Amino acid sequence: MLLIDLARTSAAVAADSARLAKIGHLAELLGRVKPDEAEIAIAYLSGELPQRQIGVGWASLKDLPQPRLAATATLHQVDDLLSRIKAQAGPGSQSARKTMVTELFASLTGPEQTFLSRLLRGELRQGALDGVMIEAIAKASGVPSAEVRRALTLRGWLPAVGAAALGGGVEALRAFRLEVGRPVSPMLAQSATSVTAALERLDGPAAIEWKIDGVRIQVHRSGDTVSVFTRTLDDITRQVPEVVEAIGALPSRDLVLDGEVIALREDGRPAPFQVTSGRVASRTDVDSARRTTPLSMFFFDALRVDGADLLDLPGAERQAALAANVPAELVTPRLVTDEATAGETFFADAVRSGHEGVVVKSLHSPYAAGRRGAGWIKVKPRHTLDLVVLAAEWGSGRREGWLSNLHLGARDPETGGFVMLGKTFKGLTDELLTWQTERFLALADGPTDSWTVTVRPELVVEIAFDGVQRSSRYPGGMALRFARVLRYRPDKTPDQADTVDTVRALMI
DNA sequence: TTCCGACAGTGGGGTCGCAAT
DNA sequence: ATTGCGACCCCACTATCGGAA
Repeated sequence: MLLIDLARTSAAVAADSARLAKIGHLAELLGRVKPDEAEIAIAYLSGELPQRQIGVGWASLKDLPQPRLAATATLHQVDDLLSRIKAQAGPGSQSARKTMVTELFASLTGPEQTFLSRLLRGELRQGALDGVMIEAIAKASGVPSAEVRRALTLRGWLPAVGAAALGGGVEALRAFRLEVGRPVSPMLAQSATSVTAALERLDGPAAIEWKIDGVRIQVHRSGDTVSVFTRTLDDITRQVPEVVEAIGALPSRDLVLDGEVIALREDGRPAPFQVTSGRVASRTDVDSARRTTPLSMFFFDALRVDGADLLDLPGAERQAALAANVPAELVTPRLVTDEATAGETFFADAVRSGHEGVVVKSLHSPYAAGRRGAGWIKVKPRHTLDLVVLAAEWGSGRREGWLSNLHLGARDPETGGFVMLGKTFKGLTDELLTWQTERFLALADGPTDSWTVTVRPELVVEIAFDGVQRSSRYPGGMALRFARVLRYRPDKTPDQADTVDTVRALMI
């Protein structure tokens, strides 16, 4: 199969807004792909690469060569070249990559260049990724989509699952099992504004657990071999020796656990997320990193214990297996209750202890990996500030033509000016985008370039956020975490906006 | 007919390691 | 020595489609 076939299908998928039509286009292509090309086709058309990443990003794709007129590149040719690009290493590798990318693109037509460039930048923008591809695979192979999802949960890599479905149907999919040492797709959580609201949704007693502000880990143990994976199934075993040792010391020699790893301060309170993140990312001198910033771990689920797969069991039973096989100090603190007041108290305690909040979990739901099922619901406290819009950036994609991304400032009583604390594009409806674009253009004042419009600091906007972090990027030395717009405050003037001192007091 | 679950898109701040400058 | 880049860690929110109710 040729790359142009995929490029054409992708363009057709993008052109139709109806999901069923997208599924139709994708299924049609999957119907004519050869078995040995299926993984590549599924990966590309769901926005992924068989190589996962190849060290090429937007900067390497800035100026592409002239396109050719004849489309001849096959999927295998492109895939081989991407593998060779990925394999470059050491001094000179970056320019070697760039040369190879240029050569590759010089052999492609315009539509192929557009498709591959978007794919490599991780911006396919065809309105179809894994979720739609699952349905397309189901349609093309005549298999229920639930079977595809189940296999994806266990295998964690859709191209492999899709190729199996196309080649061997339901039987091939049912052959996928939880394999110790190979990560499964992690279960994710929805969110609610309060424990009370979360409990109402679950109806009946539920487990409420601390939400630890660290890095998600999935730990596999088979005999003496321990492997640790992140939420995106990256292998970080070498970076977290504490986890390897702790798991290696347990009596059970066959385990798959789900949990969180975090750096705690000496007083036992959590270090800022930045500290944990930096520690987990450290690869070159793990020993010294470990001495200065030791990691602790909290497990909250057991997917396999001593030969028994637990994914399909109710939450309460998996929890019992966890408690029976992992010492209490390694288990996330939890409370089982159906009383809202008890739950809210537990939540308040978690937050007072420095944690992110809680996750409310159904006692009945299976480990529904990869789907944001209603089984887990996270609850976090929300801070708000009234800040001033300093500038706005033009949006892209469906936000093209709208001023989208806001620069936010807090009032500085010392100077009478404003100190930028970060940006946000979240929480804006199309109506609000239209309104603010018009308003900002009327307020435009100061340096303006092709993507930023500076405005007179006159608009006050109420911003929700999760916390204040240390920042080397912004002049105040702090930045908001997960900032989003709640509403504009036309009733407020900039001199009534919150001050940098208020923000500083919130920094941990 | 209305409601709501699932998905994709649109970007946010931070860190590390490496190659280039 | 510093900077730019890629890859990841954490993520919230709205619009939309289409099946469920």
